Amino acid sequence: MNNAEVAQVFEDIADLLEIKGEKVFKVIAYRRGAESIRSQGRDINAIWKEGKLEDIAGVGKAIAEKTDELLRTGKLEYYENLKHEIPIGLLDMLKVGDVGPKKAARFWKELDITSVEQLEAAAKSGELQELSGMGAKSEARILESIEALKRRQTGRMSIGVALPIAERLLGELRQHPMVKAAETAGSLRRLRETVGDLDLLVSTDHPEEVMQAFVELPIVGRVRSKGPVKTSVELIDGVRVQVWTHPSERFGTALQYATGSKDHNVRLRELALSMGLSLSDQAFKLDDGGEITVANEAEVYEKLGLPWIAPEMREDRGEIQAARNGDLPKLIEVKNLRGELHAHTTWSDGKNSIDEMVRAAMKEGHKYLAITDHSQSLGIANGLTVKRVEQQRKEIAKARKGLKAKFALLHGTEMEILADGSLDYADEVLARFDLVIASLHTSLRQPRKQVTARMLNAIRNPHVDIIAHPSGRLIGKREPADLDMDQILEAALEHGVILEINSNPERLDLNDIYARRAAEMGIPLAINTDAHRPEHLAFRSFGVGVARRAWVTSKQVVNCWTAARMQKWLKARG
DNA sequence: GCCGTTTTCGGCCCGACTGTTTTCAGTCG
Repeated sequence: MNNAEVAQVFEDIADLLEIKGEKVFKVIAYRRGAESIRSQGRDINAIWKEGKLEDIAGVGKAIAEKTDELLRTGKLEYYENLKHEIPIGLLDMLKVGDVGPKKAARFWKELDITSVEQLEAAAKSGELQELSGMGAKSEARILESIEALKRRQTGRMSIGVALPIAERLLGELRQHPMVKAAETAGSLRRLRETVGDLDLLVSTDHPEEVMQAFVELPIVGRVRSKGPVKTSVELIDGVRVQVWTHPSERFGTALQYATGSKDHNVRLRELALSMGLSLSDQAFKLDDGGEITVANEAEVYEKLGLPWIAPEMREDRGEIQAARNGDLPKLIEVKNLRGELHAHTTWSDGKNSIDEMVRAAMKEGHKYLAITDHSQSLGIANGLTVKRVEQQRKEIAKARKGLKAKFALLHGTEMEILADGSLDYADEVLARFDLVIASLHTSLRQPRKQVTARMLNAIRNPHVDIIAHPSGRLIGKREPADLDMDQILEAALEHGVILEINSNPERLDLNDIYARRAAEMGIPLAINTDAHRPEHLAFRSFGVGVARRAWVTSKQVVNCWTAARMQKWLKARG
């Protein structure tokens, strides 16, 4: 079992215990343990073999023992017993809005409902409102929520989809005369790879008017709840949006609160309490009943004796401790990037010519660009035969002549790692490229040993400079290859191979967890867009988001090097 | 169930909105 699978078991246990009515802190402990296991940059199996399970934050004796049983036998008796006791279909019911553990338990015990389908039927027949405490409105809300759940399908959307929608809504809000400021919050502001709902925060002294104007926007489909402080809607395409209002003098605590993550906020409040302060979205409350309002988010941290912590780091992954110790890294920024090392043209499956991509890269502010079209085996993408590589080399040489001295154009390739582990070009062909990227596009579902061996073979080839989108995942569409990442990272470090953070919001690969581990190990990283057209070059902000979530500084990213340093490094590698 | 710059026991973050139960529980974030 991998980290995600183990984490899922503990998340299910948390849900089941909650339905059972178990103490809430026990439930929270399982959730925290699950999240912690999920966000380890290392294979849980490796940690287990070293006997270091209890070193994981949030994993104590009980969860360690259960993890041990899971990894040893593939099963967990405690979990099986729970599932025997409580129908597993109730977990799906928790995904329905307005249905939590208490209601799910009652529907099951009092009406024998154990699935979303049965819940829908009961709501339609008016059965639900016969329960005490349930009325016609509650029943109608549940029906609406089931409909919404069907529309939503996957539940979370890519940050690449979410951010443009949020920007559009912010634009609308900022046009309102009574709005002083409007910002993103929640996982959107933390630049998580996927976003469940959009959290927006508005500074205003006229909350009722602003909320009214917001729910009247044509893009809003359904109002889930509406108050002056908090309003929750669903857009016509099913995207859920939550808007909070606060007066400007409380905007600092409000923005901090709404940005989360929940776990980060819990830690921060614990720290506040230890200093005799109670922190909420409203203010710091003092023991004597007084309060301190904060307009600026940085001041919230300042009051707690901390430097401001970038939103991307607020995941309770050690950032508060680092802040206390003065060890926060100076995170990379988009403006630190000097070049793009992964781009396609019409020579393979790109949509634009070499010249057009060069102009686009210059416009983006880059000082260098590597053209890295696909290799011969990727027929579907019009991969280049050795003969066409030579033709392309001539065109690139020609393009260089038209360039100002300040811009470097590199001739690279994105070479296939074939299903049998061999590489798509012979070494003497690879030697003539300025830059060689190797990547997996096919046979991603091979067993762990096989697919890992393919990748290791590529890393060990002296001509390979970068491994692109290592896992091959497409968020929400295709699972990552079952790579032994511990081995991959070790090999990359040993052979000085760069690992890519692919900035395409569908990929974001390496993800934040492995990027952090790679950076900690000292493996050089590249932030590339894999652009197939000029507009894609702007994806780099998403890649930088992943890097920032991974605590990465500009020193650890090769795209921050000057063109001269990059060329020197590549030449030295051969 | 986890954890320790108050603690190895006794805590564990805080508030808005909704529906319905005349005083609050449930859900959500």
